Order: sequence, then C-alpha cells, then structure tokens
Amino acid sequence: MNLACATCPVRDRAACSVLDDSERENLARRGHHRTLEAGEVLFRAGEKVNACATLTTGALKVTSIDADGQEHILALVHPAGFIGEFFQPFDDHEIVALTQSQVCLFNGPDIESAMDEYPALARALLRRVQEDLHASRSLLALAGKSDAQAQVAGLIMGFAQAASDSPCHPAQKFELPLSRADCANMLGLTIETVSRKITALEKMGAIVRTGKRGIELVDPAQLSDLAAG
Amino acid sequence: MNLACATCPVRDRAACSVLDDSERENLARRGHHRTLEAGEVLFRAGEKVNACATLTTGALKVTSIDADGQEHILALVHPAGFIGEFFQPFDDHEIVALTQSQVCLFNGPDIESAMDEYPALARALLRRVQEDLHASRSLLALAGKSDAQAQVAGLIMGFAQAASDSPCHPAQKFELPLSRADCANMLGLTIETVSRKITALEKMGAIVRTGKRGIELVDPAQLSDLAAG
DNA sequence: CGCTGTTTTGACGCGTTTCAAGCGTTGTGG
DNA sequence: CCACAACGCTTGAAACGCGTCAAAACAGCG
Repeated sequence: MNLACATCPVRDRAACSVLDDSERENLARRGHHRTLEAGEVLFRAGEKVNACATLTTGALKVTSIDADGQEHILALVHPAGFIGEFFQPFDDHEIVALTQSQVCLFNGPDIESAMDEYPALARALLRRVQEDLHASRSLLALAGKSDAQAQVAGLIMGFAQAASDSPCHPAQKFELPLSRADCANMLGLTIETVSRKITALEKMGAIVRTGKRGIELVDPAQLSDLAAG
Repeated sequence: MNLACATCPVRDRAACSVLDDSERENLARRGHHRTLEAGEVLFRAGEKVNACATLTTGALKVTSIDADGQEHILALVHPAGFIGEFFQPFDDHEIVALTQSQVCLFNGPDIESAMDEYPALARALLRRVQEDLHASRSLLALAGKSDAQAQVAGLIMGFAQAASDSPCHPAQKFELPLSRADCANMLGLTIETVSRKITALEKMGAIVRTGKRGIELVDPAQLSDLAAG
C-alpha cells in the first residue's frame, strides 16, 4: 500500500516531519504501509532484516529472547516511534505488536540514501535514538530497584505519563497497555508479585482499579513516594 | 589544552574518524582535552550542561541518582565512546571516571554546527548512539534476570568480551573494571550477593580469581550456561 | 605499625518465587 | 442457549533465595 503522508496521524511528530512536502513525498515513494494484528511479529529474532519502520498507530514491544528461551521486554514503542538498527541488523531483538498497529516500512538502504540526501533526516533520527536510549536507561533504573513495590509504582507512574497529553503531568485515568505477564516481564518480577503489589497500592489508597486494566490515580504524590522508596 | 589528533589513541575508532584530516583539524580547534582522576565527575546530575565528549583513554560510568538518593549505574563508557545528549541536556545522569581518564570535550553548539557542516559526522554519531542503545538493552536483559547467579555469570562474560581484542572471543584473563559495589549496583544486587556468587563460580570450577579483581576463565562454556539459566 | 577501605564469610529474617486453587470473562461448539 | 474450555487475573500457603546485620580477613598507605 502506498503511503498517504497527508493524512498520517504522526506527520508532524515522526522523524520524517523534518522534511518538507516534496522531500517527504520523495521518501514516501520508497516505503509502504503495513498493518499488524495484536501479537503479530514485525521483525523476528534471528532474521537478518535490514529494514526500519515508523509506528503510526498502535503500540509495539521490543523483546529479547535469552539463551534459555526466556523472553524479556526491553522497550515499548509508541506512535511516531522509530524501529531500526542500521549498522548491525536485528539479531537478537524481536518486535511484536501489542495491539493492532500500523507502521511505515522502509528498506535499510533506502533510508540510508535518504539520510545522505537529507542531512536533517539523519539528525532527526539521531534525536529519536537518543530519546530511545534515555527511555532504555530509565527502564534500567526502574528494573534495578530491589523493592518490588517501588518498581510497580514506578511503572504505573511511567504509564500515566505516557498516557497523558501533556509531557509533565500524568494522566489521572488510563488503561494499562500491558498484561500482567508483560508488566512482570519488564521489571523482572513474576505475574503474582505484580498483581499483589497493585492490590497493595489500591488498599493503601494510591490508586483505584476500574475493570481489568483501568487505573485511576487517587494519590499521585503517594505513588511517587513509593516509587522512590 | 589543544587537541592533538595525530597522536590520539582512538583516532581511527572514534566518531570523528569519519572526517578527513583537514575537517578533523577544523573540528579540533573547537574542542579541548581534559584529564579526569579516578572518581572525578565529568558531568554532574542537575547541571544543565550542553556539552559532549569522546573518551580517549580510561573508563567512565554513567549513573542516575534516584529520588531516594540511591545511585544506579546505567552504562560504562570505553575508549572511543561518546557522551552527550544534544536535544535534552543531562538532567538526571552523572558521568564519573572509574580510572584516570582523558576526554575530548566539545560544546554542544559546536558539535551541532559541525554536524551541519559534515553530514558524515551526524551518521557516525547515529551509529554510536545506536550501539549505546544496544548495550543499554543488553544490560537491561541482564539486570532483569531473577537468578543472581545468572546475572553475575553474565556480567563476567560481558567484561571478558569487552577486555578482549577480538570482538567474538572473550579474554581468558583480565581484571574486573569495577569494584564489588559497582558490580552489585549494575545488577541491582548487594555487594555480599555478588561476592558470594563469584566465590560460587570459583568453587564450581568456572573461573579462578587472581588477586582482588583478576579473573581467569577456566570453563567459559559452563559460565555461558550459568548465564543463560 | 596502625589506619582505612574493600572483600569475604557467617547467621538470621524477610520478601519474592513457586506451586496451587479459585474467580470472572470470552469464545466455541454441541 | 447453555455447557465447557481457554485465558487472564487474583489470592493463599509454603519454600527458597537474597537482603540485612555483624564480624573477620586482607591489602594499601600514611
């Protein structure tokens, strides 16, 4: 399917937003859309894919498959996020759709030539990757905590920030984008511990659960305190 | 101190190696050397530094200071490594020298203008940051394991790889670059647990300790198995 | 030699994992 | 239409592993 940048929901946030209309159209001719169902794999571990993508709608997860077959979530990708490693192909990472998602796919060489043609694109990608690096390190700091209560509180705060429109204030009411299994996976805990810690947070009045995945922040300050502790 | 690229030990590995001699000299005029003693801080958390650096000799660590004052190691920087976030300044990261080190310092705006002038530099930095991202995610996968024995084994394997000249084979004999406290910090464990697990590795015949920091790999295969499992 | 900082080792308690059961929802087929 | 399986989430009880506290061995250095 051809790209329709004019109606793209992330047209002014994605990396390609630094291009003007004609440049963007030139790039668009080399890429194409793809729709992923929930659970579908975009890039599989072990494949030597040399391709990259921008997420336009939905959500993805980046996972690594350990030598013992255990899966571990390394990052989440939100709309306007970029996926792709140019210089060493995806060898041990797997990209999986969390919900139905749409991506803008490009071949590696096409993006590389586009970077040569439009230096602003290289800088935009540099910015994106640095943001990813920052997010990865934040998650590392979270997963490294020895207190499970703090980890779960921090994860919920992170999701609240991501769900919010404004960058500084967390959303008061939102849906967890991950199952308990995926939450546990991100933090290196078990499903049961995550479940217990969430109920504990509810019992101490920091949050209220609505439905299976719904979270309402009742006392964000208390949640932050617990995340620090 | 002025830069002396001609004698730089990382002149053909660092990001600036993509420049030719005249371009490099032009860039060198805008930067300067700095020597750091072990434990000295390059960029402090909370400072809004807009600067970046390439490490020429020594080793650095990147740490975050949590809300509760706990320090957490996010990454190690080896020679030819690059430190710097262009678009959002170092707000919560701290860069500390592990040993006596030398860096090549630049102001943020100088590097940004150099990227405009030399598009190849932007691509080289993109490559570096993607490598950092990969390293960060590898560490995340390691820290996320629930088995302390596997974490310590994996960490030692990682150090063995880094200490080796060849990229694929680990060094048989090397010195741990970190104290027990720093090792524990990277993995989210305690000093005592790390110490115990290392002695356990020695007792089961995977490694031999020589001195305080020295490690000799006796059975790398067993070590890999333990790291997986 | 006596100091300080790092590492090792021991004993104990707590927190997380493990194993197991129960519940609500969803989807499928008789 | 209902029974039944499948799935995700919660909750409980017991076992193990790591953290905590404490002390001792060791090396570096004034």
